[in-house]
Amino acid sequence: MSKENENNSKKGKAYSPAEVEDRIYQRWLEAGYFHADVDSKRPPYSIVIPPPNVTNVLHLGHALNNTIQDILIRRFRMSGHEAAWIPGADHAGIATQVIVEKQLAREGLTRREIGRQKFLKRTSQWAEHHKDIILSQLKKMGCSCDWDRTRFTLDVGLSRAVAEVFAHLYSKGWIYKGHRIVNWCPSCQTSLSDDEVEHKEMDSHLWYIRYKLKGSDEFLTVATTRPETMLGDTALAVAPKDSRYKKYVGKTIILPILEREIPIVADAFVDPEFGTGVVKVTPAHDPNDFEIGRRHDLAEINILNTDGTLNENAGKFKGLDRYEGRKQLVAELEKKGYLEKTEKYDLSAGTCYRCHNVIEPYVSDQWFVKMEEMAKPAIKAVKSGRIKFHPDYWSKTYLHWLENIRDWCISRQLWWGHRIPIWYADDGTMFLSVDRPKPEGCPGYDPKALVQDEDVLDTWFSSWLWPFSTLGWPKKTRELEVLYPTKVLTTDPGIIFLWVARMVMAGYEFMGEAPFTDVYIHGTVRDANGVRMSKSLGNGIDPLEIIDKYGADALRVSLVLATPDGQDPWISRNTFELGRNFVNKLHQVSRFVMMRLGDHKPDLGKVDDSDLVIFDRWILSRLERTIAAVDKSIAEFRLSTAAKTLYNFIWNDYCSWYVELIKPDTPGTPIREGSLNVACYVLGQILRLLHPFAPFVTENIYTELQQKVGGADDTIMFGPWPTSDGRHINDELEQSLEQIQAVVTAVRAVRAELNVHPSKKSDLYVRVADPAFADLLKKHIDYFRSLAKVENLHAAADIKKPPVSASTVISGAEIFVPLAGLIDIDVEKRRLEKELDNLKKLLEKISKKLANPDFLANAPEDVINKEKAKKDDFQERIEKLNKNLEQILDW
RNA sequence: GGGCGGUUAGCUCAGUUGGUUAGAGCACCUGCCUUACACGCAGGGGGUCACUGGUUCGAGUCCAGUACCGCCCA
Repeated sequence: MSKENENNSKKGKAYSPAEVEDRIYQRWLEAGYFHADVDSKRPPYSIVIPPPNVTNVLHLGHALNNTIQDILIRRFRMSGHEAAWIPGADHAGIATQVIVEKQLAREGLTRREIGRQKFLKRTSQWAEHHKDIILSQLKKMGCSCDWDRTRFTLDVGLSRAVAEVFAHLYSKGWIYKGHRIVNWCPSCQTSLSDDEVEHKEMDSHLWYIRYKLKGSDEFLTVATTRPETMLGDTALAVAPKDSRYKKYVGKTIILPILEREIPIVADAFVDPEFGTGVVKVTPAHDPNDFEIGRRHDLAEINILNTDGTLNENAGKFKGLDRYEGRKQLVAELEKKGYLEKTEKYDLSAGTCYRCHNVIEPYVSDQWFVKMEEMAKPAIKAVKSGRIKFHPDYWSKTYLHWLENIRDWCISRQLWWGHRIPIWYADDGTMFLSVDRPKPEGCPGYDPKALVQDEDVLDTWFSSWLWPFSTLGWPKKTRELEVLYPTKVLTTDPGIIFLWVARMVMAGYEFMGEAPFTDVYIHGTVRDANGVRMSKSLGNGIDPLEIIDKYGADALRVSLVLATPDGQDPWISRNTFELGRNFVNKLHQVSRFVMMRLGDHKPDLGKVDDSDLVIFDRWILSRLERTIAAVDKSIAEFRLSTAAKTLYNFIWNDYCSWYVELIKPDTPGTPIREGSLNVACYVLGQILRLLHPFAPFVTENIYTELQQKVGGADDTIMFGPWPTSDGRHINDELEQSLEQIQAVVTAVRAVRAELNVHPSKKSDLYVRVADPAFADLLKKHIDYFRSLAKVENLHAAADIKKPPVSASTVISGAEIFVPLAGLIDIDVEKRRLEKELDNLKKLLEKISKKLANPDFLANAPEDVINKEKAKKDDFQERIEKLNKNLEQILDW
């Protein structure tokens, strides 16, 4: 063990969160403090958690997201609100099913082999297990969720809500079944909505393929990014006004390789500027071609199986994967002389947001929701300010999406999810019913012969109902009555469309009211190089590892401090030292205050104003400013700013100045009682203000402090949240303190630069013109004696500089520290000259400004006066420094 | 192609209606285990505020344009 470590361990009294956090959380749970009473008289403050996906384990994004929610919930719980934070998870249809299917594959099974029933049972067990894991991780973080109200999107009640919503929209004609081109993920083997497709730039090629004109030796050349789709071509198209190709319209082309005869059509969609001006038309595999196909009555030839392999329409390429098929097809085209050339091309391709494979446009029968009408109130809500985004600029993203909304594809070719409540008869007639319809539900048909739609609904089709389905809808519950609408939805920008906008639409459509009043969009967690943390990149940091190492409070505080308001945080492992150090600092100062308390039992609820010295009144003034600033920041959803305000107040004002100022000069002497009362009172307020951010350490200290002072509270959780009436705010007092601090700092700087050992005391001579300043120093010397290592203080207007003393000049005062034998003339000279240089530059700048007649004519009077005073101050300091310099040269 | 955000110290960021010598944390340098805290204390060095132009007595802050980075949409 090194010397240093040995010393550390000897003194080692660092806070150890592991010993307290689990114990405290358990106590909170047992006391039922997180449970909201819907019959309470307190005003409600409710939040629904954006349901984490069951396939996830907690990552730093969740940690940030849930820390923010817990801060808000705890802060309002403390100010007398009935706080209800509804937790839960969503069933993540695609992701979960893919995981369980992979498990089956390892056992040599497929879901079709084991059947729907067994598959669902197995998936359900897996999901339950993982849901418990992720929710228990939230508990580790200290989240004060109302666990009695935990919900899951596949719960009976929430499933009922989904069915009810489907029925409602179906009856209104807003849900319909259509034969359309959709986004198809060949790997997940399901359709996706447009919002589940992520566009990625990738290096690709443009292949120029020659198509032979029937009965001629002429060729038309087509540029394509997906050559394999030519197997499904049913036409070529040109722009109607393109003079180059006009003569070919109506003629016939022989499709290379398959030798199919296809027409040449004219369609306004074709951009004559792109490629050669001739495009191939593949109605079954391209959304634009699909439209062209409809306009020209072209056949749709599907060349793909659902898994992305080529089907029987691909001729000899049947059975090949789409990319292998492409490769072989291009080789054959080349061999036969159909490939004119290949160019490099940057392609923007749609990929699946779950598996990141390239999606295929694919024709199939799917269910859609018409969104246009529902978008209207959602647009109005934000435009009118009924719902506010924080930061506000996200409202543009939200509005742009809603104003260009497209129909929502909600059917998924999966088993895990809410099954579509539609039943079919032999002749295709559809019946809507949650269960197999009774005979009266399908007159003229045999209910036993009806077959339910195989597909399930998009997971987001259940989570858009979350703000009210979790509260019991469609039942008319007390929860809905009291807790809806909720206050704020907290999430990442990636989810504005998938959740936020749809939740607002559902809120208006089904509840007649917005689901929340505020939307708090926080940044996305990035690593130290600014790269988004993700499982696939392996650059993530496990929050549980951080909790083990530094504690949940440190995790939370670090995340909030490191996340700039409205921006993406860049986080590395040592980011968390910031929070750990701060939590420890709080622990240490509390230990000190409680240690000095002895048998004294101050009132934590209020201060006795009758027994205060200047420093006490100063810290109370600073405290009240801090309370106001923190409250304002939280109200504006600027949590990082709120945390920084607290950090600075606690570390600088309270620990570095106030506690040091009230320490008696001699070790072991008791602290003045009035100051001890204030120290205790301020500590209590600090603990409350900080509790939402660092719940465990504050609870731990608070309960101990309560015992010490004989208080009745057994938890800090219910506040009261500190408020400020501004009674103690005092500008003059703060200025006086700043003067004292300036003197102390100046003396320390002089001593540090001369390398004076801390244990060496010295006298202090301060030459001050202002008698009030002199009085202030003389009156309070005992309080800052040890801070500045001062033995005797002399402060007056006519102080003579002691013979061998270091000097420094601050605003309004000259400071002399007699340090015979310790002063190096060169060092001292350099110090003074440097300061002199600095002041001369400032003086020059300000003199120029004041010499400018335009400035004097246009600037407000107070600004001019301030500048004049500054100039005088600079001048005065320069003169003094010059004199001191001259004297040094005499030594 | 359209929209949004960013560019301030080596790094991550503050800087709220234009007006004290542009700040903090980390990192760095010096000294110190001083009555809670070495996860600490004290002191110090470090910035042409991306670039160009404009408005103004005065611009990190407002306006226009440019460049680069990131995100979203097409």
